[in-house]
Amino acid sequence: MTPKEHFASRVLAWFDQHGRKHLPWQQNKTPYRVWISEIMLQQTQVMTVIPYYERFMARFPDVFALADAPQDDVLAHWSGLGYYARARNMHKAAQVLVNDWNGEFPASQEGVCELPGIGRSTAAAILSISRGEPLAILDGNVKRVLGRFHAVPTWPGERKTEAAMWQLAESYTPTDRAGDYTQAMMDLGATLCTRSKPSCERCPVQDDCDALASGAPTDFPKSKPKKPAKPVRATQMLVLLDTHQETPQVLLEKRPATGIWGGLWSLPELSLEDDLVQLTEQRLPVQVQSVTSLSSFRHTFSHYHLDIVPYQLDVKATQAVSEEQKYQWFSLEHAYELGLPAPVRTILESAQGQSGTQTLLEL
DNA sequence: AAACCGGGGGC
DNA sequence: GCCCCAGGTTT
Repeated sequence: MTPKEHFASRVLAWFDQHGRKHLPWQQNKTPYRVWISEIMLQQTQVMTVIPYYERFMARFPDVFALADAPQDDVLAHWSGLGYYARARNMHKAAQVLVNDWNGEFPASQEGVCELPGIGRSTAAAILSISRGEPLAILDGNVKRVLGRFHAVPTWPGERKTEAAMWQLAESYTPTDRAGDYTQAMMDLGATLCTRSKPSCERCPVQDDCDALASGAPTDFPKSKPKKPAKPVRATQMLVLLDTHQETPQVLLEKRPATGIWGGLWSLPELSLEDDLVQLTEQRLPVQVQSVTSLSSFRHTFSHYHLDIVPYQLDVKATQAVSEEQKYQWFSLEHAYELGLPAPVRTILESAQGQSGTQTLLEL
């Protein structure tokens, strides 16, 4: 037996003895049923998925039922699983399958990969499990199992590493029982070769696992290199509310086209050490009448944390805003229809309710 | 607080 | 074509 056959046969023997074989999607393994299960399992653990899967299959028993359904109905059956873009992609894919493929999954992996929400690994899972095609998958479980078995010394998120792991995954995928092998690898990763506390003593390939031999199996796969800790910045954000109009108006500031929140309408800001009332009246055409503190919170960007200290200032506008229109008054209703940074939206909502706030001074 | 995770999509 | 992010949950 070649080393490749040796690996697969041990994994398959383990699966025959210990693997899960009675999950709902392991009965009547049509491409459709396998597909739905794979998408659900990408985001959620087996035990949580089961009731969702049962309800989904009862309502959308085949690709035609799914394609015909209103999107709202599909999303309602997804409700609670999160990641709604995946449900929308799935719905779209069902319509492509019905319209372009007569309701059948394409025969080739490339064809299946064309469908929205299905990439190389998911396509391989569908075709191997439902049709026995000898295609390799590379999901998180397989990355962990193979990354440990070969003590892969680099992070799988690197292109080169991922390419190498695809090679490994292909090299071990057997031509016989490819579907069982796919399920076996996922099961092995989910139940024995877990991220923390793997049960190496029960593993069918422990004898030549390089990570186990190293004495520190959980050192593999190598984790994502830690980026330097995110710096923390802080800002005051001002909700300037002119209540002397028919409807209350809020002053927004157009952000520069490039950079953070490029081109979006945001709130005027001050540095933490700036004097709130003094600098507001100095820089903006308003007379401040009262100040209310809103709840502070942290917003995190990819590169830094921003601690936001928001205030609501009830003001009287003293003159029209400048012609460059960097600043503009909007009714709250109109403001919500603009492109607003998420934290700004949050602040405007809290300003409306003023829950958990405290009026600091009246002028 | 950070890792996770396959695919989408931005650059 | 390469890199990074979205989106909730787990560790």
